[in-house]
Amino acid sequence: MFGTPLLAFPVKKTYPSLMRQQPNSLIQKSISCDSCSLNNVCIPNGLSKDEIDQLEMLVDKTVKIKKKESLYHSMDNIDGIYAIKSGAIKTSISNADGQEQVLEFHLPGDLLGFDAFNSGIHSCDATALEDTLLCKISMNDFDDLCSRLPGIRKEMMHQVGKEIAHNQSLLLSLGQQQTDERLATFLLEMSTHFQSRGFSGNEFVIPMPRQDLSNYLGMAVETLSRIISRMTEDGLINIDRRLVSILDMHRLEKLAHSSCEK
Amino acid sequence: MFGTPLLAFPVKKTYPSLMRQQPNSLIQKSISCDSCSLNNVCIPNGLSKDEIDQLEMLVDKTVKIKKKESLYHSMDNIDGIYAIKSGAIKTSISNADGQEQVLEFHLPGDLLGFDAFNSGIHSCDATALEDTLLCKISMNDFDDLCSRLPGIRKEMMHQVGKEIAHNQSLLLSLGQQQTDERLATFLLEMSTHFQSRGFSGNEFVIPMPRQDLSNYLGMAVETLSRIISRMTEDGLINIDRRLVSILDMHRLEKLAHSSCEK
DNA sequence: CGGGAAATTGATGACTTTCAAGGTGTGTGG
DNA sequence: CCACACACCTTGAAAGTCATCAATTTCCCG
Repeated sequence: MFGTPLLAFPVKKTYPSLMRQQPNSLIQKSISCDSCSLNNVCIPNGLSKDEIDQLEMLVDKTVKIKKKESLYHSMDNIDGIYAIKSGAIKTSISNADGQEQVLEFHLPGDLLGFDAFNSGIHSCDATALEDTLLCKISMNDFDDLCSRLPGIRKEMMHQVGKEIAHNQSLLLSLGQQQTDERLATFLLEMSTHFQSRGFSGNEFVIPMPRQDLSNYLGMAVETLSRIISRMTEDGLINIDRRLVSILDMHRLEKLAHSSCEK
Repeated sequence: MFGTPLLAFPVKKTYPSLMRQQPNSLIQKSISCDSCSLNNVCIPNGLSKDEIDQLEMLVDKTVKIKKKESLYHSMDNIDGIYAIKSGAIKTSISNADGQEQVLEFHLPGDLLGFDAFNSGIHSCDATALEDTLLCKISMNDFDDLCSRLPGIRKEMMHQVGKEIAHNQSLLLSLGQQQTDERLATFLLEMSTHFQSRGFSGNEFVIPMPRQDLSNYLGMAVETLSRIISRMTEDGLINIDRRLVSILDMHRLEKLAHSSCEK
């Protein structure tokens, strides 16, 4: 299937802790959905054994794209629904002038493609932040499953709802928070995300470069860099390249909620 | 049914043009969906005569809320789907500290309540900007219709998709545009909205106070006020209270797209 | 008609961006 | 395996944008 599976988060000697934090058990050759370590966050979540079997027959587990390549573009017809096995993908939109806004970062276990669920046409671009492996189910098959399996239909609704909720909270952040509060909010979200998947919520690796993160947070790269430096000086966090360590969760939460006297 | 129907946009002698721009034909006593002037933007859009009849039997056309009252709150169980006959409603979310972000302004013909479509629980607050009349269909009945009439199901998907698209474009605006560009973008959206409903795209009344608009656009009220003054001086627009006149559509579009040398 | 909310305007300062330069790490090719 | 080029990140200085505080005006509602 895959030649040599590419690592989601390259484990190097400079990041000794990663081996523990994000084991590459995520990145295996085409194992069955039933035994995939991500099945509790992926489509199979909540499905019966029988339903999973029906799903699995239709899944193409060999999709891969390289860093900086696109999975799909805005205005493309929807090809299928994807699940990320390893790697990371950003979705973004652009206006007529080419200004880009990153909408969301998708990590292993996340589903992708629901931005086209209603019209059949994608509303955003999906670009790989690193070499990425995915599972795919064609739109036809997915439609078919939806009509036959209520569990799948429900899961689709759930995914769309998640996307709406995410956009809403990002709007709140961009519209009402200061730059440092936005970063704090983002870090806490990432922390929660990793923790909910069994990893450390205090130390994790983020897959995106400063450029993409600053865009997502609606600020200049330099501003992001300065905030990181300041928060590091203040002992709130430590960020070495992509490795984030949260040193004072409590103060970070206060900052994210933004009102409390800082 | 309704005592004296409340006017969506009070027509006063200070706004002589409104009578032409936004006739109160929108605001009638319980007429049938079939003959409602909003049926081409409301649920009936695209439904067969028979389907509309089935729908109509289930619609409560007597819902009204007063200015500043809430239709529903975040965390409420969904009660039903609403269509605005007259008036205006804002949806917003708040964080733990009570900071609010306005997400969208809903005008006559718009549907409301889809923020709860997946979980059955509302993710945002819906508050009337003025006295508002609505049609309502209970969630049970709506579910039932969805299962029986594919047209309704499709319409629901369409509505949810619209909401996602709206949030995405607002994110782009908040994340990447300057304050004046954001206002220009908003005005153009309103212009398009009114034009698509048969009203003037150059002169229209917006239903929200400066406070809500500035919040929506992620800026201080004073900033909004200053931008309005500057754009008025520059001859781009004229805004008298809630009455917006677009004087130079072309330059406004250039501003909204934000790159072109201004 | 009066009280109060809503909107505007000015002055000031904080925050953020921009432009510029320098540093650090990575990947590739010799 | 090393060196170099390049991309990524950080830092500084200056300028610009926007928020805040305060005062005033306008308008709306009772």
